[in-house]
Amino acid sequence: MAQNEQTALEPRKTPVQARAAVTVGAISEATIQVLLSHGADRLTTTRVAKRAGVSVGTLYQYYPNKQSLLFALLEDHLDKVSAAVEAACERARGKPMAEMVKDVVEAFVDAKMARTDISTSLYRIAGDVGGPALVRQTGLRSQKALGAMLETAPDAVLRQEKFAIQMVFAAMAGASRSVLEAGASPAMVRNLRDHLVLLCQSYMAVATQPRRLR
Amino acid sequence: MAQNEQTALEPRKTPVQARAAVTVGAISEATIQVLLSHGADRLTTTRVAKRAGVSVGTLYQYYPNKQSLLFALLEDHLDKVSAAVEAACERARGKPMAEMVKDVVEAFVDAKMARTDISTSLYRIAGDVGGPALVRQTGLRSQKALGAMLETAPDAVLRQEKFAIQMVFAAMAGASRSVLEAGASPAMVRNLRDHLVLLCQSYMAVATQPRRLR
Amino acid sequence: MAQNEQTALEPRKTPVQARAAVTVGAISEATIQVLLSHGADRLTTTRVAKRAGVSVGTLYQYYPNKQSLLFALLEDHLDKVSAAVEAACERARGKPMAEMVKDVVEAFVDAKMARTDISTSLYRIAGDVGGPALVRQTGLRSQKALGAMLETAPDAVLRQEKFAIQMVFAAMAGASRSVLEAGASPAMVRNLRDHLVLLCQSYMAVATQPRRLR
Amino acid sequence: MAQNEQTALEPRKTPVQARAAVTVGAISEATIQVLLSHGADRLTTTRVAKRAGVSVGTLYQYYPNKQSLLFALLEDHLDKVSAAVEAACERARGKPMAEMVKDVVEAFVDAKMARTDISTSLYRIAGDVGGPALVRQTGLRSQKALGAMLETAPDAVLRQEKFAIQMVFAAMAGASRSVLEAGASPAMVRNLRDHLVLLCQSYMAVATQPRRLR
DNA sequence: CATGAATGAGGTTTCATTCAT
DNA sequence: TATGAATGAAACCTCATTCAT
Repeated sequence: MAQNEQTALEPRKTPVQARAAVTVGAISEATIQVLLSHGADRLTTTRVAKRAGVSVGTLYQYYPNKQSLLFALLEDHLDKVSAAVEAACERARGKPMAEMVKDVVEAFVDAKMARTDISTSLYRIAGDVGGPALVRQTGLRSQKALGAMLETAPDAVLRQEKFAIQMVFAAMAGASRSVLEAGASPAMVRNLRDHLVLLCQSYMAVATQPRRLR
Repeated sequence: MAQNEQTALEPRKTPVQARAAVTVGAISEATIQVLLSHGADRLTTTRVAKRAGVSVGTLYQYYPNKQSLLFALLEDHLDKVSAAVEAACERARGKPMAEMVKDVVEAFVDAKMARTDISTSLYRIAGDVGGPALVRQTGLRSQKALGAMLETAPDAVLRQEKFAIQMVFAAMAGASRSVLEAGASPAMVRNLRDHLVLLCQSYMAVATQPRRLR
Repeated sequence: MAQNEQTALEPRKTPVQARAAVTVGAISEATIQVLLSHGADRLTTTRVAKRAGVSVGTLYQYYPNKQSLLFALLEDHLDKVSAAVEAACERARGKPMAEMVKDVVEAFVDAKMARTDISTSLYRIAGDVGGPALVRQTGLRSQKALGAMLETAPDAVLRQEKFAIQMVFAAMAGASRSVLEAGASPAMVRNLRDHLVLLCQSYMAVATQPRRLR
Repeated sequence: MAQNEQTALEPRKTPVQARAAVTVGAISEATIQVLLSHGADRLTTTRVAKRAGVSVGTLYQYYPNKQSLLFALLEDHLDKVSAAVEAACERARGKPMAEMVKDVVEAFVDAKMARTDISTSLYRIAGDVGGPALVRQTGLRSQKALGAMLETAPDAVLRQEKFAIQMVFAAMAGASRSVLEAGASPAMVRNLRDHLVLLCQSYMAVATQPRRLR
């Protein structure tokens, strides 16, 4: 059952032909636009298909059902953000704590704000069944990477590691959401980037203790 | 138009007879339960009515439509939290910055976590039309109170006040949400309370400068 | 069954007390207003009651159901018009044909236009089940009176009497309706009165033959 | 606003495939049958769909709402009658007044009585919102054609032209309605045809004056 | 008698999904 | 493969009517 549900949310086929890739892209893009212009509960498969310039039938060639369409969108976005965080963590290994934090926070904000329309529209559906679970799961991926990176900090060690990391991550996500839902003008985004670095750095500073030399 | 929309979300009548007050309470409670057990998109007015032990017709005596039912719930919750924050701000006037922050953060967490079931269920609907707007609007109410309180801090003054406050508030909201969606065990809630105080205090410390004596 | 239906459309009680008469009057008046302002299918018993300043329960004290309320209104109006026609017929007995027609047509128009709001609003419900039947039935009453009067005309005798009378009556009704639905300004009503006399007189002239003296 | 209302009553899509055209026809026919057998207020979209042998969903593919379904029927019928009158007016140009009137009246009656079931059933809905307006508007179209034709009469000229024409048209409509609601047997229809000609001719005779030669 | 809260059958409409063309 | 007409379950909401207070 759980297996079935999972399978039911996977895209039906991988687009091998060029035309198919274009179609899938158009459908994704159309979904976002409909989400933004009509809202989650007035998003219909027919409307998405029309916006994408294809027929409903075609949409169902690529997605087994409506849920999977939305799910794919959410998953794709979360994946991108998570990947950006992981990459930043990889690159920052061994740096001093403050720098680590700066790099990761900036990577997060940049990834999240790359397409504010997508980020904003996805909040409309993230409350659905399966949404929170996926968000949490992908969040854990990032938090794991954060943890691994922080282990390599030469100057400090985290107390209550797991929870502190959850706090940092939640603060980043919460602040970004707040800015996005307030309109996310470029100026606000710049401000967010800077203040979030400050916020995380200062919290990290009080949540760590100096690493004792061996 | 905006006026109409607003009106359409207002409760339809205020219960005058004792019987009616009981009914309204039962409907609210049933809504939360259905939200938790079935999710937002499987919440139907019929199901809510049945759970509340009344007929659909009765539900529609008090709420002009489904939206207004959910809206009322959200509004009530946000109001309570906002009121708690405002009260804390009032009480903390004139205290040192760190104490202020502690009081307010704890008031926020306590109000938000008073009924974790309600808080959690409301995330399911906050993405709907009107939801984000209400959340933002009520958030601004709290932020205003925060600002007024911080003006009275004897030891420090905030730089970039508006934005810093928005950050603090967003961090509180984001962290609480994260904990709620992860299950919100009593232990986690305690942790959240403590760490959120730390996080906000440390951020405030770097976002302020000493108040210059006259 | 037919008996039951009939009974079900009769007002429930005759108002003997003064207060009751006032209430019934208010309900009737409210019905007309709601009919005019909201249309037939948005006329609800609750709305009528509210407009009348009483509760639904009270409305149901005087009318067993919604149909009977509308029916009573229609019946009352048709009765008045019919009575006016009958009275005119009575008074015109023995007059020359042209005068007869003039008197009756004017009586009809005056009765029909006494309250244009009522007349207009009733077209909204006359299409309902039972409506056409009542209209036809009351029409026949008038036509009977017309026939009896015309028998006494000293100067002419009608050929194909029944049908000719039906034609005259239908023309009166049709023309009045047309004017009412076009707004029924006082000027139009005056015009209607005059032209309808002409129309009926001229038709009567060609539909009759001189009465042969014995 | 008026534009919106108008649009809301327009059919939703034009059938392109052959199958679709059949479907639309079946729905129209079913509507008439339900109107006749159940009456206007027991006409439900489900019932119509079932009678037409399609699903409700299909009905809503072609009509955006119930009103538009009824409206389309009414419009179609009125259009046909109006077109018949206009054509007759065109053909009768230049003929003597009495012949003109005869031709037009007969054209009107023939068109109106071509399908007595449709004509009768439509009285059930003509009282609805939009109905009277459409009736009046289409009536004006016919009256315009009548006016243009009468200008070409070689033997007579109309006094108070506009109103006289309205009277004639209202008489035709009223008499036809009367006959239809009384059952409209073929014999009655024949009688109506003849008497309506007489009635209109005689009225025209008194409402005109001889055309003065130049 | 009056009130108005409660009822619930039933109507309208939507929309995810299928399948013949 | 693409299309879009057809489906019908299921949601929302109304409103005539009843009955305890």
